[in-house]
Amino acid sequence: MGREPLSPEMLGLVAGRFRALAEPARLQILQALRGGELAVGHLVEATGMGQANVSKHLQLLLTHGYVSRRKEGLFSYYTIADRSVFELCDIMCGKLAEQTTQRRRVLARRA
Amino acid sequence: MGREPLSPEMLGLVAGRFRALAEPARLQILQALRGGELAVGHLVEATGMGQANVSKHLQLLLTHGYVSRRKEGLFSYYTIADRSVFELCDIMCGKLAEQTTQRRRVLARRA
DNA sequence: GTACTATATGCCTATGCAGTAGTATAGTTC
DNA sequence: GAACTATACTACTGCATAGGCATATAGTAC
Repeated sequence: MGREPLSPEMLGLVAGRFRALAEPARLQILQALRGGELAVGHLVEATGMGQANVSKHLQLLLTHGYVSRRKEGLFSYYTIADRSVFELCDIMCGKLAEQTTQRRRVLARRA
Repeated sequence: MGREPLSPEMLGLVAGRFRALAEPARLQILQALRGGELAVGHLVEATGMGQANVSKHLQLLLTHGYVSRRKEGLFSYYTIADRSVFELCDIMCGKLAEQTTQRRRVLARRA
């Protein structure tokens, strides 16, 4: 969010990108792809989700540019196209850790 | 997202934090608060949303630790408690800008 | 006390979307 | 060609939640 206010249109786009990451299933897929490209079938195995479900999540991640697709014969191989997602997740995890320790401190104080 | 896979519980928490930012209305509120603390009434004015709606969004942002609240008499003043949201938004905006220029390039190539 | 104001909460409806099942498409093998 | 496989698409169900209205709560002024 830059210094000057974002246009309503821009706010919608940014919110949309956040929404794409607002699902454990999709984060799980991105995490699985961290090691390198995988076909849909591998992701189904890795996540334990249904094939249609995985395919839909991949479609969404694709349209938002988080992953890219390479078709080879019967298989579709997906790769992370935007490594900055990991940066985003790291920031989130950092804040979560902060909050957790803070809560512990509060609880400890009350005890 | 660290090197080692996150637990399912952690994925849920991270997703929850992303979800809190996955709404234009909430991004608008955060943007309005960028200049400093504001009472609910001011945010209602600034955003043009209903009071109840603003209040509910603030509640969510509060529970996720993005804002903090200071009560003074009849008023509740809200402030950004986690400046990293702006960092997150900047990353998003950067990627959006990248994608836009890429799309323009593709369109130009086709023309 | 009453009247008023600022914020929070509960109820409601509509919308969006995750997940599932079934089907369609496209490539491979024989 | 037929049979099979991997992926994508369609239709549906159920749940979460945004937004609006009305009301509750809490503080102020008189």
